[in-house]
Amino acid sequence: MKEQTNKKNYESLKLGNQLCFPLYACAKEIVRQYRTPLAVLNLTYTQYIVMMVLWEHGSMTEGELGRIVHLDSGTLAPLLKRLEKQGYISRTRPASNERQLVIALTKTGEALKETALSVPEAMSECIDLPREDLLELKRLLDKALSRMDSKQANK
Amino acid sequence: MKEQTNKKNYESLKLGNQLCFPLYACAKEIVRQYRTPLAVLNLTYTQYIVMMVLWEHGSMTEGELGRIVHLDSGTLAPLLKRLEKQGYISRTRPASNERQLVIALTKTGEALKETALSVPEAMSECIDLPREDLLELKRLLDKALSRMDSKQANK
DNA sequence: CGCAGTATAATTGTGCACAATCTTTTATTC
DNA sequence: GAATAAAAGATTGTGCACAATTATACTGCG
Repeated sequence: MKEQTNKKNYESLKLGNQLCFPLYACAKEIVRQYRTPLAVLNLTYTQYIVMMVLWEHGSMTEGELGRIVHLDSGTLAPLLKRLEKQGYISRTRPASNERQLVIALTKTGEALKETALSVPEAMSECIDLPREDLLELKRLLDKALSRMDSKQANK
Repeated sequence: MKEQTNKKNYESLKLGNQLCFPLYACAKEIVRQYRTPLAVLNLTYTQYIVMMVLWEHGSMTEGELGRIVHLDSGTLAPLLKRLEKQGYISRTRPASNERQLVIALTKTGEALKETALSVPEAMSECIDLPREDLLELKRLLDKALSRMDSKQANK
């Protein structure tokens, strides 16, 4: 009675049954594929998404930026310093609140937006799935992400 | 005639229109959520997927392992050394081919499989989506990944 | 046999990711 | 208005990721 059946169910530990693994592997692979088109702009993928946020919304604090791109100060602080060094952004502490760090595009950074148009174009056929699958994939991922965000928010 | 219309279409550079971003953010978030259950086993997420492959398939070379988990020697070499230090795996060069590095589970590593059953259980309700969405998401990601693999293979 | 070429990992260098901690500034409360 | 608390970033430490290079072992061919 005490003895358990030896035939345990290890199915849940098989790689093929994981949802997370293809998610993780796909994300890595696509980020890797961004490298070539982004090399032209001298940006990494993470730097690119930061630039995209600034192109779309203009200047904001590091904290606001971090909330949008899901990165904390430990990642953003050095990354933003590198972008500043490249001349794409400025980092300034407003007199109104010297704790904050306001990130703004420089002229060069703003101008880079033009060149950046080549990136989504080059990447457009990167994921080799029919258009309807791509849309469905995006829908599900956005949904999952927004639920995680709201879970994050009320803790 | 030479002058182009100033109203450029920057839609493709908005974060909300990217497929890659939610993929990237979701993957990070889920890997982050693995931390707590994996802390019990003293494993990182990447170490965990390596262990899963070994639990399922037994020993293999570093190269074979890398092909399965999509990681190269630059990542695996130090990771495997850490797993060896923890006593979960052994790293040996077979006499038949001393270039290769055969990775095998130790008794401790094999036994860890039992404890590891708690991980998928703890994670099961991590992505807050209805079951059918999860299945669809997995299907699409597996599809995308396998196409990338085959593209990789014939180059 | 000798050596050219290939296979297999290890190493190096740069950057991301994040938990934990520390620092400085602002806000609150008595 | 001084003590305390909270906010906003910076720093530190560990580990992953990957391109590029290097080191060593094997393989095949003359």
